[in-house]
Amino acid sequence: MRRGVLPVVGSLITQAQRPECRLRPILLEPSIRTFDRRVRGQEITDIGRRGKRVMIHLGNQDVIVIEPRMTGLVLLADPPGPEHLRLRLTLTGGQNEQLLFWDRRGLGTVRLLSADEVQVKVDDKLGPDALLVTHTELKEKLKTSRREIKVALLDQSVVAGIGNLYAAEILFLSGIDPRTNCDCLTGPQWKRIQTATHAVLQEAIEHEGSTLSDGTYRNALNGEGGYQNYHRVYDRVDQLCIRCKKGRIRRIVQAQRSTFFCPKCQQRRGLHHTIRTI
DNA sequence: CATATGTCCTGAGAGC
DNA sequence: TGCTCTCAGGACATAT
Repeated sequence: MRRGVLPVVGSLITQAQRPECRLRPILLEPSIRTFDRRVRGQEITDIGRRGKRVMIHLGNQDVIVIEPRMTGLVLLADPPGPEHLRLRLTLTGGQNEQLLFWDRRGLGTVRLLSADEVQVKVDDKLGPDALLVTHTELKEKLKTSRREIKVALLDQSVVAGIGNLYAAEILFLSGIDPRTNCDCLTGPQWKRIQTATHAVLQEAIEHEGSTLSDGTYRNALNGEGGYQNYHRVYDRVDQLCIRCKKGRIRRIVQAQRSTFFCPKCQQRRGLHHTIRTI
C-alpha cells in the first residue's frame, strides 16, 4: 500500500471530504471540518508505514494515519464500487487528482495526528517492525509467554506487521505447529520464525499482497495482488501439503480466527521425549 | 500484570 | 428463489 501511494509525494492537498455514504461512518479523527482545515494547502512530503498503518506525512509535520484493517483500501484510481467511499483527499501539483480511502466493512480508521501524538498513539503501542525484528527480540519478548505462537505473532505490540494470513504462512515455513506455546519454543525455532517472517512478508510485498476469493484487496490502482497464488497453507483446507505431500492442510480456530497448517510437517516437538520420560 | 473473549460492520457464499 | 448461518488480510474494550 505504501509503495502504491508513493507517487503522491510532492502533491498538495486542496481539500478533504467525506463522500456521501448511507452507511455508518468510519472512525475519523478529528471531525471532518477540523481535518479539512488542517490538511488544506499542505504538501505530502513522504509516505511511510508503521506496522500495518500507512503514514502520510505533511509539510507541517502532521501525519495522516490510515489503518485499513480487513477491507480498507488506499486508492489513487477509481474504487471497486461507488459505495463505501469513506474519505477523499483532492490533490494538485502532481499526476494524481485524488487519494481515496474506501472500506467495505468500515472497520478501518483515519486519524490526523501531530508528531507528538504519532509517538504516543502509534509508535509506543507497536513492537519492532516485522521486516526488521531479530530472533533475539522475538525470543526475549515471548520466551516466558504461555500463549500459542500463532496468537502471539498477531499481537502488534510484540511485533508489528503480521496479519492472520501471514502468521499461518510464516509458521508453515518455520515447520512449527501454530498451537505451540511460546515458552516451549527453542532457540533454533525462534531463528526460523524470524527468517520465515522476513521471507514471507518480502515475498508478499513483491507480489503486491493477496487478493482473496472475495476479491476485496486491491492495490492503489485497483488491481489485484498476486500472492494468493503462492499461499502454501492459507485457505487450502484438505489440500495435499506442498512440502511433505502426505499431510492434508487442516483448519483450526485460534483466538476466534482461522489457522491453516500441515499436521505432518508442523508437529509439536517433545512428544517422543514425553513418552520416554514417562 | 497477562491472557481470553466479545464487539464493531457489511457482504459473499454455503446449505437448506 | 429466499432464507439463515458462518465467515472474512483487525484491533480494542472489557472481563477473568
